[in-house]
Amino acid sequence: MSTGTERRPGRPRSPAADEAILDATVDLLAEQGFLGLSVEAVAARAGVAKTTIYRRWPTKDDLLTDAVACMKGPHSEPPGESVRDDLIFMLSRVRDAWFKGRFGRLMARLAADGLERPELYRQGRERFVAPRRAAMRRVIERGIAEGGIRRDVDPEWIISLLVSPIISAALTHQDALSRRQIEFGVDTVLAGLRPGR
Amino acid sequence: MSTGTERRPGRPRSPAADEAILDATVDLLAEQGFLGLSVEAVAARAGVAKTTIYRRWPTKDDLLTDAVACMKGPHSEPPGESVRDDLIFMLSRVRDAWFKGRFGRLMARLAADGLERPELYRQGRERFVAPRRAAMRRVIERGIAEGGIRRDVDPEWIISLLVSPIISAALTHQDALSRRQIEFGVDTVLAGLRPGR
DNA sequence: GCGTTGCGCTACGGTCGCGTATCGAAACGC
DNA sequence: GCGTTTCGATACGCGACCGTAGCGCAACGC
Repeated sequence: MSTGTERRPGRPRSPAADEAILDATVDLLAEQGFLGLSVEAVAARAGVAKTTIYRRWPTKDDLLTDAVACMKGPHSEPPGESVRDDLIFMLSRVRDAWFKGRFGRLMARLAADGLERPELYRQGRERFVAPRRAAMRRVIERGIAEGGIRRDVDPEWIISLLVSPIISAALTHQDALSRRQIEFGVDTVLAGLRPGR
Repeated sequence: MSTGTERRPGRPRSPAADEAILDATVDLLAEQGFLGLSVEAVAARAGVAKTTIYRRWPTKDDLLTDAVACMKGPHSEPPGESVRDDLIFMLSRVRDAWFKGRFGRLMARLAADGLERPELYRQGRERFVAPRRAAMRRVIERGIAEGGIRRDVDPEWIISLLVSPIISAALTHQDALSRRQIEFGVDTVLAGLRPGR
C-alpha cells in the first residue's frame, strides 16, 4: 500500500521548480492564451529546462489543466449588512477580479479558448466563479427571506442578471464599470424584484 | 485620374475566387479562431491556390481584416408594438444571432482574439452590434417618451443591462436563454425603471 | 497570334513549436 | 564511493505554417 510520500531513491524533485513552472504557466496562459503559449516560453520564464517540465507533465495539455487546477484566487465573504450593500460589495469584487490583476485576463482567456477546450474553461469556472456565485446566492436568499425580493424567481437567474453586465463588459473589452453603474444595476434589479402587485 | 474600374490588360481576376476566399475565411475564422486559421486551410476550403490569395492580400492579417469588413449580418427592425414586446423581439434576435448560425461563433471568436487584435474586434463590433444597439436605443427612447421609463438614466446603460445576460451566456458557454428568461429580464428591468417614487 | 495577367500546382526557405534523446553534473540514501 | 534520480543545456526529428518562386495553362484586349 503506497503512502504517497514513499521515499524514492536518487535526487528528489525540486518543489521550487514545480511552483515556478505552474506559476509561469498561469502567467503565460493569461497573457498569450492557449495557442500562443509554448512550453519553451514556460521553461524560459520559470528559469527551468524544458526536460524538467516534460518529466512532470507528459504533454502540454496536462500541464495546462494542472496549472488551472492548482490556481487559487482570493475570495472574501460579504460584510453581511443590507442585501443591497452586500450585493454592491460583491459585485465590486467581481469587477475587480475581472478587470484588475491577472485573474480576469485568465478567465477571459479560458472563456476564449473554451471554444476549443471546454473542459479547461469549465475547470476554471468551477474553481473561481462557482464559490462566488454560491456566496451571492446566500445573499439573494437572505433577501428573499427578509421579504425584499420576490420568492417566485430562480436566485441563479437573478445572479446572472446582476453579474452579466460586468462579465460582458470584460469579455467585450469595454471599460470597467464604475461604482455608480454597479449601484444602479443593483437598484434597478432590486426595484424590479420587489414583491407585491 | 483613376476611375476604379480602369481596364487592366491580361486576364481579369475571378470575382468568384474573391467571394470564395472571403467566405472560407469567415467560416474558418468562426471555427478555428485567429491563431488556428491558416492560409493553406482557407485555400483548400475555397478551392483555390494559395498564390491566388496572396495575389490579393499581401498578408494573412490583411485577409482577415478584409474578411471581417466585408461580412454582412441580417438585421431586422422591431415590429413597433409595445416597448416590452419590441424589446423581447429584439433580444430574441440577439440571442439567435449569438447562439445560432455562424455569426455568434464569429463574434465570440473576435471577442476572444480581441485580446490580441483589438482592432479586429472593434471592427466586427462596429459592423454587427452597433446598428442593433442603435435600433434598441430608439425603442428605449420611445419608452422614455411614452413615460414608461425613467428619463434620468442613460439609455446605453439600459441596453447593456438587457443585452449582457445574453452575451455573457454566449461568451461563457452557457445554454441559450429561453424565451421565458428573456421576458423575465425585460420585465424585471422595466419594472425597476418605472418612474415615480 | 501576341503580350499581359490570373490561375492552379508544386516546391522551397525559413521559422516556430512539440516531444525526445543525450550528456555531464548535482543531490539524495546507503 | 555507488547507484539512482533529477537538473540544465544542447541538439534533433518532425510537422505546421508563412510567404515566395517557378512553371505550364487559361482568359482577356488588340
